[in-house]
Amino acid sequence: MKQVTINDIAKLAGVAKSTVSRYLNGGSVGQATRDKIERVIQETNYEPNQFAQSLKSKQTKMIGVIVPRLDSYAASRTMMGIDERLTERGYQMLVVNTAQQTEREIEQLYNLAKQKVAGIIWLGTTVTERHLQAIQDIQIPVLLIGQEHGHVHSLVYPDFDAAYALGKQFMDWGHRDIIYVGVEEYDIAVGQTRRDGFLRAFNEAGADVKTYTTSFKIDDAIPIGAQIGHELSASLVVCATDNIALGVLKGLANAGKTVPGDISVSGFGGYDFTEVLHPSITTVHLPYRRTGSRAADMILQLLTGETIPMKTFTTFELKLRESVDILN
Amino acid sequence: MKQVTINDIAKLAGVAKSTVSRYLNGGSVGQATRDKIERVIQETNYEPNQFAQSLKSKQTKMIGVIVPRLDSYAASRTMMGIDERLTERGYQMLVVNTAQQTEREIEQLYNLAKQKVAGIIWLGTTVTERHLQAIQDIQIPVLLIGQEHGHVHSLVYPDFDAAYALGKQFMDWGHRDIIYVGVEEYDIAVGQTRRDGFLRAFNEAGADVKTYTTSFKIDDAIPIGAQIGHELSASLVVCATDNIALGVLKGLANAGKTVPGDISVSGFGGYDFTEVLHPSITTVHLPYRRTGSRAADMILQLLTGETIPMKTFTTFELKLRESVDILN
DNA sequence: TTGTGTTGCGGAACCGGTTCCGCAACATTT
DNA sequence: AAATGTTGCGGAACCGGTTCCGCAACACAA
Repeated sequence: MKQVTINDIAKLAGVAKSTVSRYLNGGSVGQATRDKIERVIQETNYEPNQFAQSLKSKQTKMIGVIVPRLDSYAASRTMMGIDERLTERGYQMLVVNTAQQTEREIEQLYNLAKQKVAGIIWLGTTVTERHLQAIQDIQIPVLLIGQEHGHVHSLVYPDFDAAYALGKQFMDWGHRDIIYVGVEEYDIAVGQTRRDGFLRAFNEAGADVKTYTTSFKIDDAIPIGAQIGHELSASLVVCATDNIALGVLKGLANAGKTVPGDISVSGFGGYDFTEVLHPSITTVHLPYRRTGSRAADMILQLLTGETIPMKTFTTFELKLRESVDILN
Repeated sequence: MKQVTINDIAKLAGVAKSTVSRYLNGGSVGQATRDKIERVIQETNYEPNQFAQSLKSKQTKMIGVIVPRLDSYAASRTMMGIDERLTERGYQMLVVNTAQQTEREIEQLYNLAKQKVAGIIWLGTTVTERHLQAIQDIQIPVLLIGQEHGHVHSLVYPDFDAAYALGKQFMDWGHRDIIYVGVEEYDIAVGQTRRDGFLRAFNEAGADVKTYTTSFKIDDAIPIGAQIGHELSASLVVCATDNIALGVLKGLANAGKTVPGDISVSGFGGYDFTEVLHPSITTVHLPYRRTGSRAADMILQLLTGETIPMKTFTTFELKLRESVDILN
């Protein structure tokens, strides 16, 4: 099981190692030599040492992926998509987790650079000056997923449009007393853009909106659901994420209210199992996995120097289900 | 932003690069020289090139993690735990996905070896001769999570005991007509051990058991739930996983049955949100995240040559909730 | 004073590749 | 036939570290 090296190959084939290297990297090598080298490589199962390669060439076949958490539905689906495509193209995915700390995003940007990844896909929440600085410093292509910024190539979910479309649907169905349960604004896409899409739809229809703010965690939304259940001052609770919807539903159930009988609830994001719950939950499906694949494609394009648009939108799909009642 | 190298440090400090290397790796260096080198390193922000290091030392600070899927709840929670601990200890996690193909597990074992990871954590489903061969070939510590095998260090969930305990509880509650919905046997831990634990409890109480087999996917369990709903020939449906329980619940709801009014249902595995569903689902909670951390600890121990038990069990916790009725 | 250890440090080889340079052999043009 | 390109290939330097070896300086025991 000892490493076979390029020297061994050279010796066995009776050529110089530079020739072997050229053979491997597609330089000019005569047919006869080519055959000899090929045979020897076959026989010995030779595989170049990646460290030696990277040492000189200062490049790897790795794409770094920075994720805020490893156990979110969105992140893991996206990673699946990325990994699939990257593997196809002979690249590897190196996942690093930031545990939702902005500071660590920046740290990891530099860290991945140190590891000479060829490119970086970043599932971001906020883009600060220091992020931009880091991206500029490291001189490596970066693709941002889920947030947008004028200076970084980004692949974003159509949060505004999707929220607007869903909100409009609710208006068409006659809902006018709305409670919106959102998240903090530091997550631009979810905390601001998504909310603004909804509000636009609501405002256009002249609906009455009350707003709550919570975290991304199910548990934090339960008391809000309970409170809403006791007051019952709206016909529909619009939640910024499926997790929040889950929590609100629980809170409502705890308060003895039924959905959609007493009140309607909608989510956003498209957990698979929202469909199999009872009642099934109205939500917006975002194509995480496919977005991952596209991201992989795009970062590889950036590597080869192709120009791609600074900002690309993904699609969305409304999932209109049982949890929201049609009033008219 | 040019790389600072050990040569630069040596030159600036007026010493030989071997001395700098010794300084970095804790060799014998005099106090005066030590100070000089330290100052220069501070000033230049020097960071050793990892490829150059690995080239000679044939080692990295990476632990490979082989997972069957990136988007399973269990896998992502486990990865979180692994990553946390590894990061603390100055190691990095390199995740590779096998998309549930046994063949790729073996491939990845060799592949990770090629990349000179220091150790491998393997979330396995089946252990074959070829796996063992690979593990032996690569000469790298491997820790198996979730399955067991006499020849591989493993960290396993107490599937049998947990299933037995839960089954026993159901018996105590007076359930005697049981339907067990399991998965294929190729996944030893879930398909066999877990099932056997349940069956043992059921048999001891002389209960009547009918068995179905399905996949790990929610959708495949829905028709089974529907069928059960129409026949209604049991008081309790025991599912091998939470996903299956979700599907069965949907099928039952489609058939117009209520849980636990018409029939009880239990899951296994402990999705977080099983608690917030309505009804909340009785299940077994497995400590995925903590298992990940422990796995990280264990693999690091193996690296330092410590001996650890070949087989370690994790804990479990019964979550007795609304979806299973107490008959007596 | 001489002999015997230590300790600190420099020099050089080495890890396994890539790349630059130059030469020889052969083909093509003038 | 001489001049000029090509093409194929070997030699050597280089990437940035680690490690072996040996020498000099110093301390201490004999």
